[in-house]
Amino acid sequence: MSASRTARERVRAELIHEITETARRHLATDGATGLSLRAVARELGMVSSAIYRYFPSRDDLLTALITDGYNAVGEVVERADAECRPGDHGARWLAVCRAIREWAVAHPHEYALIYGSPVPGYEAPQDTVPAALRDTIVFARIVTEAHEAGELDPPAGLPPAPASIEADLARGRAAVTMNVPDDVAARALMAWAGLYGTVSFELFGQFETVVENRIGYFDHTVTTLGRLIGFRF
Amino acid sequence: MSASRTARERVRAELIHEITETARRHLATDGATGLSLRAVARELGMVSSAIYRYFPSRDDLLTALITDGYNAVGEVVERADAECRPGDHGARWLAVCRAIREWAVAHPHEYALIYGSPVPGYEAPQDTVPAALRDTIVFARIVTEAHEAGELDPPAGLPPAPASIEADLARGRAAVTMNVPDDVAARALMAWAGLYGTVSFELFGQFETVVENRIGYFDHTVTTLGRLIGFRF
DNA sequence: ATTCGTCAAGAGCAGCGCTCTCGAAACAGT
DNA sequence: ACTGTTTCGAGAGCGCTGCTCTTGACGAAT
Repeated sequence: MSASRTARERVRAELIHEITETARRHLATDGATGLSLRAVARELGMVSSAIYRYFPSRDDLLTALITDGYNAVGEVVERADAECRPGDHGARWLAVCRAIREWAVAHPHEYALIYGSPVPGYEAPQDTVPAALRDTIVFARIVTEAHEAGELDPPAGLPPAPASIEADLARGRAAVTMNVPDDVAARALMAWAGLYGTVSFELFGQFETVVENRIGYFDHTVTTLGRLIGFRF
Repeated sequence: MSASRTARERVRAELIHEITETARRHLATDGATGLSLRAVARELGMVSSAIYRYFPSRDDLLTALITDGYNAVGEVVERADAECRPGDHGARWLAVCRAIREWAVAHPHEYALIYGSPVPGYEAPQDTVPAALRDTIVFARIVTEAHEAGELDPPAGLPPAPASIEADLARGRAAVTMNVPDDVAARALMAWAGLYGTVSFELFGQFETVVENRIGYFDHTVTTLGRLIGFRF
């Protein structure tokens, strides 16, 4: 615990940071499949085997990038929410949705890495979970606060949440501390999946040659999804 | 154009079929990134360079698998729709949604290949488009017929489609021959994205440790999305 | 019977992830 | 200040990948 020991650990931390930073740049240009340990090492002026002192495998490097990606979108979402008037829940929902889409459009390969198809043998390490929940927690807070303020006013005629998914909804609410009735929680979960489904469709080319006014269509979609939850606009 | 020439062409077509078939099996077990030309060749008892007589590159093989995947889900959807009573549009929507999910769960890697993040330098070849539209056309037909039968009864209080996306909706309707008003088309497009967003969330692990009753949650979701379009259940 | 197109095979290139060994440097304890 | 230990980068090397090029054999058409 002496100063000298922390000196070595500090240069180690710095090198880890440099590696992930370089890897993230490569990821942004070449995508996850094109990320090469050797190329990263080459750019850093070291030999490929040296990387293994810091990341035991290529997948571990990818895991680090995944965690960073979740944190990046989480931070963007948190800031977008913070910039809104707390009482205007509809505006907060809209701001959060737009922030996610804008980050995804700006970082398509990172988005694909965390919300696309799992890359290798797809065993998501458990330590990515907290970072993965950051955006969801913001979202849950908006819904909870809107509900507690009595501002949620969903359209009539939608089916109620069936009893068979009560346990799931309870588990989901507990994970993100969302204190709302089952019906609200179910619709919130749906809107959440719909939001990411829309972003993924746009980024992964499913809207190609169809939707051109991406922002206009996206805004209309998330407004409708927001109405589904019960936000007023 | 003699018989002998077609004989040669026939063995060629058979070999192409064998290659794609073997490749699909490898894809199903190892995923797209694990698909190796050399492994396919090895299993077929030929040398790797021989494959290049039939597929000019690995990406071309993947493209063939993508087209096959689109056709597979298209066929499943068409059959699911055909087995319903034509007048029961809500049941048809539900059947189509369930068919898509079941196919995706049964063929996760193929689903990831066509609806997940684009694999390489992601330039979707234009000749996959017709196959990609097969399921969408079925879906559009259900919506159109329900609308023409006056059976669509969407919840009140949802925002109307803004004028800014009129052109996009017109283009989308033309692509799949869906003759309905803008509001209906917009909501149908949203439900469509929401459906695939839900399936992707389940397959790509976003529901991990949260939703366990996958079928129950999925049914509730697509029922709600169906209500959004205006189907009655 | 000869010509010509098609094909499988083999060698080979550059790149990849990953492992192992080795010598140098930085650390810790005396 | 001198040990012994740990940490680290470099290098060689293994087996794999996609892909190219050349060679020789076979079959169909002239």
